Amino acid sequence: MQPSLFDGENEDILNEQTPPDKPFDYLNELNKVQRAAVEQTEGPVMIIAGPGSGKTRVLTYRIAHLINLGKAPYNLLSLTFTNKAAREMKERIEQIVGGEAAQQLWMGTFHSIFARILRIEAQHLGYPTNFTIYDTEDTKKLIAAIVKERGFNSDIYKPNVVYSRISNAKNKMISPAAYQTNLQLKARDEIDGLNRIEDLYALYIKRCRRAGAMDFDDLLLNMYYLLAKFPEVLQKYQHKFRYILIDEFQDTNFVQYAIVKKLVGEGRNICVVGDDAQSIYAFRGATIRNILNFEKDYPKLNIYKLEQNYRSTKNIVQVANTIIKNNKNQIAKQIWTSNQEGQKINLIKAATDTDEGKLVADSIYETRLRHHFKNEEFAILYRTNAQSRIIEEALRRRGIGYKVYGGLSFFQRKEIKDMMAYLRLTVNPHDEEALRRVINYPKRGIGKATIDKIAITADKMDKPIWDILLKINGFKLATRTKKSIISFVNLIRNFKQRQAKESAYELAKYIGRLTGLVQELHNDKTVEGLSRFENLEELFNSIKEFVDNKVRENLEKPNDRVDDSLGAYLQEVSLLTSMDTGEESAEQVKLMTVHSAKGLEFPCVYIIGLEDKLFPSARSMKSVQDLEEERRLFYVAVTRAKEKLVLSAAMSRRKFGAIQYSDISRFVQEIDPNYLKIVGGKPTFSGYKSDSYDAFKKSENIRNSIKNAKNQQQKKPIAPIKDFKPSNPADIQVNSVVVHNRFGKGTVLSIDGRGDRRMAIIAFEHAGEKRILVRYAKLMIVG
DNA sequence: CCCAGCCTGGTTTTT
DNA sequence: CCAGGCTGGG
Repeated sequence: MQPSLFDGENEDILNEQTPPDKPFDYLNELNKVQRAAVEQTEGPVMIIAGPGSGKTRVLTYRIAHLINLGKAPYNLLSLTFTNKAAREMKERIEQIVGGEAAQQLWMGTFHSIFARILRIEAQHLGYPTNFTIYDTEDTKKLIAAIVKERGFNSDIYKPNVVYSRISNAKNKMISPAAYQTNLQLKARDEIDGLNRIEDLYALYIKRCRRAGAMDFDDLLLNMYYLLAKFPEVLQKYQHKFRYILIDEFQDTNFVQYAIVKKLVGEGRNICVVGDDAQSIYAFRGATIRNILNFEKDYPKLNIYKLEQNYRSTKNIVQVANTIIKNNKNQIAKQIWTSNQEGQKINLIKAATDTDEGKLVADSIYETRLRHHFKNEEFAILYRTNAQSRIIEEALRRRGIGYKVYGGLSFFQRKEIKDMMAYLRLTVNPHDEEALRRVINYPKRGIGKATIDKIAITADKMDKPIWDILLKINGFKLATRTKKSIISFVNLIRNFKQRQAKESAYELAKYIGRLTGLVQELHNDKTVEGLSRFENLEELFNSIKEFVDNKVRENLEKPNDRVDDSLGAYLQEVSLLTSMDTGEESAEQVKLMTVHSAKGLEFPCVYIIGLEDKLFPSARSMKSVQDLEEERRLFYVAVTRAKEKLVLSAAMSRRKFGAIQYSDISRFVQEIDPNYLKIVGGKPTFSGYKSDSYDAFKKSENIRNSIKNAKNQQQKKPIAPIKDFKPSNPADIQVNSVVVHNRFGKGTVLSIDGRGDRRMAIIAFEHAGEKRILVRYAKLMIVG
């Protein structure tokens, strides 16, 4: 697959034998259509690329081709949707054209490339160069704060709802003023009793500006404004980006396409690659209309259709085709392959979710032995992140190594966000979400009442909170509080002064020490505290790595000024997702959502939780459009598989503590049974009880009795211990842990939950009798 | 102002 | 079931 000329131990010898001026003959690696798409470098090009059709190859070779034709790499702009896709493409291009040229390419996600440009051009828009990027959490907190300050009903104006309406408006480039006159939106808000969204929208924008902050949508919207309102800037970037490439074009939304149209300009050298059948991001504003409009906007469009699939077996390709053909709204096409027929699609129907986990783990174990696969050749895909836990347990029990991608990202952890807030504040003291987060953490006697008072003043004077803090002496507050505020302000100022002379790493270490954050976590000897401390160290390591990289780049390219400031670090890091952190794993089964599996491929794919209401999700089952998007999602999942595909469903599943019974997914039922082979479990649920189902029932009974007893006699030891066994062997490990609370010292039999507080089932003696107790507890490591 | 404990409301998918 | 918000005692 890959150009493996320089593979293996004989690298040096090969290098000597291969003259450096004889490039890798990439054109011969392509089929006819692919090659035509690569060679058509001028004018508008659209490539409709089915799954596994060599899309990435075409994109990378096209870039390599442009460079070989003498185009300067820094004149090429290549936009993707994930950092991972960008990184991988860069690596592959590097192999063909060399590192130096690859480094100069403008290649990245829409958000990161635009953030980079906006950082350079910030002053045009009245933003500071070091603007903050608000993540979703910051955004929602800000909205909640505004709703509260303005005395809106927080039961109606929920942050989630308000945010999604604002975000939708932004993605369609509807300003607050336009929002007010948009009858359709107004009508919808009216029905939901949210008729003042437009006010919140305007306020929200104002507050972001005041804080020198942009949210994810602003990175796109402001990029558009920059190009639309400043002709000289537009010209600069039109001139710079002579050739533009866009991957996953079906995922672009209205603003993104508007920006691209501006950038393309008269040169018209634009190439988009996409597949309407793989459009799975409508919920964040993506529209396949962009694909349809593209033809209208660029009449002399060259269209290439890549329909041959090189990835999967015939069976998998056929099943994929039969699934997607149920969608009415699509551009007709059929993918085909000359690959081998392969084995049938396996279908696991399990009784419960725990059974499902067990059967999947068993199947992986067996497949691995029988067909000599390695762990990393397996992927388990699911609809929601929450599904990973049960599977994890099953894999652990089977002794199969795994890695979970996605979910809560490193940078979303509390301790990391706290530290980051100090860093953000140092770079941009107007960043109010950061300020609110740490002004009283670690505790320094600036309570909620004080902050609220200052926030109201700030709002009245229409000034950033920071500016109020600077002049705190003029305000009516307790002397002690004022003192605390002044020392806080001085702390941040001190950091800011050091910014010029210290590297991001040195400064971050210094900040961690001086704020007492490191000490605070170091003092916390609980299990969670320890891992928080380790996470913080990992953050420092990542900053060090960033700085070291930049220093190296600086040495390589002494003429370019490489930005290794804290601000640059923050910008880079705030656009990372959970998919981007952590090492690539060997020997580990990969667990991720279907969404994050897009663009990837694996020899063996397990798609789990194929039940109505889960996949398709209950929310999507109401409208045809949503259901079709879910079906595309299933299509994407199925086409990740190269050799083996296993579908699985559980007839009953624990959800919010209760059991939910489901039918097997309508999507699975759409598959011709001739392609399916039912394995493991029993096809029907009635009358069938599995081991794990029994265990589950038993533990549920125990839990119920505990709950009842707890209600009757709160805070008293209850339920005799003699019959109780932890249902999960993994929990036994926590026996090395004791709990301290007001009842004394006990042994933890089982713990549940994550984060700060955990539910613990504790055994201890009371009045000479063994008892168990269910409590939230802090866990301490003994010895 | 702080903290522990209780209560309630929200759970698709992601840059 | 869980995290964050709220409350009431210190």
